[in-house]
Amino acid sequence: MTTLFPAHELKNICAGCSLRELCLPIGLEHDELSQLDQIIKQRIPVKRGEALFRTDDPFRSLYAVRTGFFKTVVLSEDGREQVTGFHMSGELIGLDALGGERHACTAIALEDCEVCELPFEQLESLSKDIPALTRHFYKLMSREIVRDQGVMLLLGNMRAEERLAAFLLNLSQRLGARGFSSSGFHLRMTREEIGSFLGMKLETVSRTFSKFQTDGLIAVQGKQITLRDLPALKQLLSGCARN
Amino acid sequence: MTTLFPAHELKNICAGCSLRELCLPIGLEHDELSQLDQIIKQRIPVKRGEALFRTDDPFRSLYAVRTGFFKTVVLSEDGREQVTGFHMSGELIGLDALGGERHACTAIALEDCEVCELPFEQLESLSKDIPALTRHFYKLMSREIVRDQGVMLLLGNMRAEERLAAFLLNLSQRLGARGFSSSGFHLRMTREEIGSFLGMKLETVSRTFSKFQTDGLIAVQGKQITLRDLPALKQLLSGCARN
DNA sequence: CGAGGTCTTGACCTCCCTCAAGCCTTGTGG
DNA sequence: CCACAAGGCTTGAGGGAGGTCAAGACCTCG
Repeated sequence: MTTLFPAHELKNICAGCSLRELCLPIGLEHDELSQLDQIIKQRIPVKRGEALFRTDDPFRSLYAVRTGFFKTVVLSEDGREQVTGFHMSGELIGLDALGGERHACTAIALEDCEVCELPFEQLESLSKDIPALTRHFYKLMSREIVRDQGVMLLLGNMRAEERLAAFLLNLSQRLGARGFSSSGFHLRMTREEIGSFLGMKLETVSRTFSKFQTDGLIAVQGKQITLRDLPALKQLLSGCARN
Repeated sequence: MTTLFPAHELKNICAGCSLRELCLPIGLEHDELSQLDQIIKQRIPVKRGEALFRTDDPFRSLYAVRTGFFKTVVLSEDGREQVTGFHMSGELIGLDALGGERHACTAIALEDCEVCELPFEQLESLSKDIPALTRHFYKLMSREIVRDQGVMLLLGNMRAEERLAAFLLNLSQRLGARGFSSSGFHLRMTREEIGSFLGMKLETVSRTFSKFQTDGLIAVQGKQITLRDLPALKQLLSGCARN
């Protein structure tokens, strides 16, 4: 098997990565990017069902999803799990442990994935040369906090149909931003995982999908979803408080 | 009116502040602390009902609660509010905007308060001299993310009694850590605000308080709460999944 | 091709929301 | 300092959204 590219080309990952705009949306000079390249371990494969890390694992690295789809879950004391998020290409996983000693959630691959590993210690020392990096991580973390607050609003105030509509629209928007179709997509997670994330039972998820289909809002074929009436879905959200 | 202390004494706030262990639990040298003192505006009063900042206000500073009690809220599109947290002395508010341009929530004083203001730009430049500061903010933010994930678990998995028990135990623990009584305290927030935070209606909050009282778990007199049976309250949480 | 996981649908039930009425607390102005 | 208003709290009755249990269909992957 011959190598098509010389090693130094293969090594230059961030500069050539189409996801750079998502991972590192900061104006880095070319030599700064290659500094980053030096410390990032690229394209680590993670098989479907495998954990990227688990709760209480020592925190060493952040991970950028390159291809594939992850869920993060936290476990309650009695062992039940709450899905806290779904993560697709260009998104960083592990921010909940940044600066701490141990991971606070478990990240599981929902399909065969590739990730880039960003070792935190090296990132931290690189931050001395590239101040924008620190600012960038502040921004990523605050965005994560805001996202979580949005989920709290969803869980605290919305009814089942509104939750599922919000979920579908969010997926659609994120897929669209990555150049995929925003109106038709394949769900990587089960009804149970959707339900766990949205605070409802899998039967309710299934029923609500069916109702949306009956109402002509979407088409459902197992995990294949087609959004048929975006305005109506968005409409569902405008009155998103329970009272 | 005479000044009891010379100005340079008054200025030395962090070093003499009893909350330092909570705000800045990092081993800072004395001269580092006085560098911090230079940039921190101390003891800003905020009257009950007033906003420390509002959603979309430009982000300039973090705030450390010195005395008093705050709530943070986010507003849904149609104007209903979700309480995302309650904040007491020694806790930092504004992390959801750190690194960003604008605040993502509104912080309201639930009683007359005093806060210390930490201007972000000056904090950032100070971080070049004190590397531990950056690490500290990473830690604070990741802790906030973990806290939010805990709330997601609560909202997604728990029933009314479990939510309220979790809420009371959390308050108790935080008050205890500050040297206040952990078994008897005065609620600063209304039933409606508790309900908003916990994803239930104020009537359900009230009913659940009454039930806890009937069961001998707590004593309720308006906003005055006494925890009477801590083990039983904790017991409620051990089976904290709905299924 | 068969087994196990996943999904759908139905029937029933429960928890919590809704609406309503009245009481209590707090703050303000006379 | 008292009276009253307005907000906050409690409690009851009734109903509905979604949970629970169950049965069967449908994938999908070894």
